[in-house]
Amino acid sequence: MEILERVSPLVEPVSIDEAYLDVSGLERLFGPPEDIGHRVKQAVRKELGLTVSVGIGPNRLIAKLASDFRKPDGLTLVPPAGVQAFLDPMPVSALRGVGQRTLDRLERLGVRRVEQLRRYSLDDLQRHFGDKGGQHLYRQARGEASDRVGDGSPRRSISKETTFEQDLDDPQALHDTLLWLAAEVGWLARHKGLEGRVVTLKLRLAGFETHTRQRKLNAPTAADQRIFQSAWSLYQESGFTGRPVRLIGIGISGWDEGEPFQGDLFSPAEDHEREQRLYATLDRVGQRFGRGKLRVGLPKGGKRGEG
DNA sequence: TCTGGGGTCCTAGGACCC
DNA sequence: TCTGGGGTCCTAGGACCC
Repeated sequence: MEILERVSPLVEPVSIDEAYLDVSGLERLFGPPEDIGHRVKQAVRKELGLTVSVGIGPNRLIAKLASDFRKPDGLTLVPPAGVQAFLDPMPVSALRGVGQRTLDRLERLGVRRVEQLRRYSLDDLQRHFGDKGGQHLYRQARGEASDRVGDGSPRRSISKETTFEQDLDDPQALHDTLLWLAAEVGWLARHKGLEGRVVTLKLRLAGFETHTRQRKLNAPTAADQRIFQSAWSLYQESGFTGRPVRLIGIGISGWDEGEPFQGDLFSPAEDHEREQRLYATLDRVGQRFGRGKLRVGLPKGGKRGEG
């Protein structure tokens, strides 16, 4: 990413090893886009010993597909006038959002290549694939997509899950697992300065049977305890207690962006601030002595926050 | 094939309100 | 008392991506 930033001020990381770059207007500095692509490849190879695939196109979709085109170590340029010719012979599975399920349904319509997809009207596609899905396919078939390279969309959720070696039905073990999952999620959220209103419990039972349960809280939180208590009650009310569990996970989401804290009527903002200070302290201790060394517990019969 | 972990987005039904 | 129609919120599940 550092190497990419030397080339363009507009870099949008997609994952640890992928990013979009806006290279428009950089000709005067570095020459045409191909030259920029080669420059990046050379720098990465020299400094890191890694190969890079580069795709250049008029928008994100075309750039991505171009980078997939010659996978290891390729560089593919698709000029605006060449978009349709590039797209038409492609299998529809190359398009974004087309997985096995959609592929099967397209197959049943006799659609295998983008060129065939393009013969369907927007109406038809929306009837088959839903409002958004249909529109997405319609636009992609024509090479239409956003050309904006932003700084990535903000994170919408934080979650942590674990798969057991063997299916687990010991309630105490599940309880303890949820306890540390809540601590992990809470810590991550606090680390990012996020507080969520929605807690999600994920369960996978035997046979890959997967369920989620979620609950909206009265007030946003990043507190281990509150996350745990929500998750635990979701589990107990899930109707799956007693069933062996393969995977269990906790997620948190639903932050209110930019709005001031809207607390629960019955636990005023001062309590929330006290709790935030408590966890800030715990996190500092945790960072110094190792996370997991110090945890918040519930005294027997006691109230939250005591003990 | 038999399945890890962390995400995003969409759909659909029901509750509730006007 | 029963009714139409529409909007929003909440929840569960699924498809998909890296």
